[in-house]
Amino acid sequence: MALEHAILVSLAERSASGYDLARRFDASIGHFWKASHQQIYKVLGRMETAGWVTPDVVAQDGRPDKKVYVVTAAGRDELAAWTSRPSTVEPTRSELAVKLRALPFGDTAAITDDVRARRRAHEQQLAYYLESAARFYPRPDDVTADELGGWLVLRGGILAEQTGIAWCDEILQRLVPEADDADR
Amino acid sequence: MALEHAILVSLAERSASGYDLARRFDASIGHFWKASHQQIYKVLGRMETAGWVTPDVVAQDGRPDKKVYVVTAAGRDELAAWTSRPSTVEPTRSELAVKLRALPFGDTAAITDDVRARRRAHEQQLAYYLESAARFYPRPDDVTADELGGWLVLRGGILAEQTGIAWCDEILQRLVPEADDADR
DNA sequence: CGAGCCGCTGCAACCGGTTGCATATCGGGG
DNA sequence: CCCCGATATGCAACCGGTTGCAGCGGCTCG
Repeated sequence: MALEHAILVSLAERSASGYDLARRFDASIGHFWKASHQQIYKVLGRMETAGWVTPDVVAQDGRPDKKVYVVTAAGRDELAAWTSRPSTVEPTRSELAVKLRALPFGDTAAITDDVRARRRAHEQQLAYYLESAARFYPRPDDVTADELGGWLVLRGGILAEQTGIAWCDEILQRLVPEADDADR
Repeated sequence: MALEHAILVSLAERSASGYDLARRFDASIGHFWKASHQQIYKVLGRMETAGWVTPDVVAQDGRPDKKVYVVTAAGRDELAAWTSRPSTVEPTRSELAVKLRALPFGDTAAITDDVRARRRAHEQQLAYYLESAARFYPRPDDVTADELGGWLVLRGGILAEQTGIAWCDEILQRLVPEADDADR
């Protein structure tokens, strides 16, 4: 129920085509709300019908035409109204948690490898976030009102990845107690 | 693709009816993998067809009959095989993150209230987890092999809730800088 | 005595999202 | 020369999950 609003936010920041949005979702907002390009096109269609956005067909030479979507007044109203509605806490879904409960019935070595892989993934993501933070918000205390949201979202990502790593470390300490940190 | 395995784990720990499973999901595993009773019944049907579980109809007096599902050998094989397959990292979905990006287009006061509500929810969940930890794992260093998974999952929950609270606090510090902690 | 909840199972409709495929043009590399 | 990748949009089938509803016996509370 919220992809509409994620797209609305993204378009409110800057008008874009479905293709642009898909790439933007790959790069920034998408870290906190994934969407495939098919889904984006589908939702854009619905949003156009609802009158939240209007397409602006732009001809390009050497490239296919594109439909640049612009947020309408009704779209901005909806966006503001949405921010005023309380959000529902999204249910956590951790396949790793289920796997941990499956320890007595499965392959401990394989699960350990899985935890290591997850730890690496968390570390990569954390590195990416930290780099983004350094690049876009070099002085966090001085962020403008417009930047504040992006900064806070990034902080959330950083905290979450750090926690993910910490959890993996706790798990690995129990599953391979003899290993030192370098081994993990 | 993993509710099957969550149910398999739960049934491997102890055979149960669909109704029992639904309540169990409300209480423990469900904190990390939600499922409604309708979904559970549907999946149990599929699992029975696949031969992973077999129903054992138990007549009860004063209550409707119940179908107690028991994991078959094939079910245990599948469970073990699943633990050996690498897990896919579930995409994060944070409506709050989207809302933070919507700050320039929305109602800051309403968003602030939302963050406060989330903080309370995280605190409640944390309190619940801490209580569970104290009750079921009073001596974490002495957990048995069978208990280890449950303990580690609980640790993950505790870490996640603490992080959620920390994030909310960072956000509130920026949104209501003049407020002290008691006010939040 | 009736209302309403608890235990217990299930169907049907819908809906958001994924997977796979189609199409068209342009430029670059094997 | 042909294939591939980038740009750009979109349909169709499927699938997991939610919402809403239904049935039925027994218990308790007013």
